[in-house]
Amino acid sequence: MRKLPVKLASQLYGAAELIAERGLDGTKIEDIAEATGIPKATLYYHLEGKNAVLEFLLTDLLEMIAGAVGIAIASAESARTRLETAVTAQLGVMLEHPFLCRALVGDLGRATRLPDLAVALRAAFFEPIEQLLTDGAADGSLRQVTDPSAVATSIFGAITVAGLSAAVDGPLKEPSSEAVRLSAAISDLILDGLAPPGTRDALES
Amino acid sequence: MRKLPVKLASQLYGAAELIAERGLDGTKIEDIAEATGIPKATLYYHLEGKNAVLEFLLTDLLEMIAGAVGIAIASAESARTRLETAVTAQLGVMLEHPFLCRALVGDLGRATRLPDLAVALRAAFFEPIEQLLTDGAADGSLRQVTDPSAVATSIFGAITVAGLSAAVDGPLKEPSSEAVRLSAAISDLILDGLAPPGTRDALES
DNA sequence: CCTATGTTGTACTGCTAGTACAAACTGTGA
DNA sequence: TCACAGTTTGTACTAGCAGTACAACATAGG
Repeated sequence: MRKLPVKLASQLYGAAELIAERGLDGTKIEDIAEATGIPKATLYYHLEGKNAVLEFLLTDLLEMIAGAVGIAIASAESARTRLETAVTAQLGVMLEHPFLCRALVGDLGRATRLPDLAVALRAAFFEPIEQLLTDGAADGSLRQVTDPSAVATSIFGAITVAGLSAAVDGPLKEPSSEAVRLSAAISDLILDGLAPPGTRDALES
Repeated sequence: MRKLPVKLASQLYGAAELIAERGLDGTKIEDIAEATGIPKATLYYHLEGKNAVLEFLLTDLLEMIAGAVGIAIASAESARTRLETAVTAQLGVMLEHPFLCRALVGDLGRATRLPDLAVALRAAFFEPIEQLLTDGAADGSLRQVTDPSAVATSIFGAITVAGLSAAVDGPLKEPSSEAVRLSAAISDLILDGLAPPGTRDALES
């Protein structure tokens, strides 16, 4: 199944919108064949089934995200700055590929049951954030938090849901500027919080 | 389909774990029949199919969450305090029902394609938060943000993903104390942010 | 021109959701 | 006790789709 010929791979993207719209179950293999122009027999020659189609598409998306985020966090800036850059990078890729995102949400359950994908998902989304949190505590550009893992999960959720929801609401005309707008809002939230200036406190009693 | 007899309704919960584990597609109606003790013919007498089983379970979960959150935000406290209470309430219900949560993630796509559920989902999760943001800006207990809708989506994402991820990681022995712990971490994040004290600034140039 | 590998149409199998229906059971009201 | 409505359940059936089998054909490298 690895080493899918490039031509087929690119045709396969034609199935993303279909899957995004109806879910994988609502999509017949025959529909995918028709939408991509790849005959059913050929699909089965290269792929192991419907799930493999989804897996191929999502692996790709996750690799794009992991790649973009990877570049963003590799700079020499402070962790705080890198966090902001990473947020923008992740949202950028997501908004650039709304159909893939919608397919991902729609079949999240299946995705998390595909072992390779679950790993890719963690690597693309969660781990970079966790790393930045650690770095930030070390270089002083981010506050030390009580429960870094819970906070990383929440940040991951904030970014991802915002991106997903933007993707679901409809493909944008200007994905990259929208990504900048959205990520500004998110960075604003996760860096400065919602408490009015001057009221900061330790929440624990 | 409305007015499912109470006895059947309670038996139906026996299917939640199954669906959480394998997804709705991986679960045969016969499996549900066996797990719940409700014969297939009876299931079809009351429900319109597999989707209706999921819809029933999730509607219930969403109503529980909407109810708990509704109570939390109805108090006379400041919006900020109510936000913290609401976070705890939502997480409390989610952690109390890990299988339902897992079923929800797993079949999120299907869920959002069930019109009633999509509405319930918004009402349970998103709208209360948006409301609190407005209230907080009015009563001065929360900062006015540039893009309230994006921020509400992000907060919703932060809470929900944290809860979902806790539910997926495994049922807890002590759901309610875990909910308190988690919601403290989230409130800490969304109220005070990650910037170290004294470095707050407007992010926009 | 021979062989590997890929491509595709066609026909088939097997599984499962959903349906049909008849027989039995339950409670209610007269 | 009976009649009736609603419910319960087993059994048998239909239909649709994923996945398989396979043969004919294409293509390219040596």
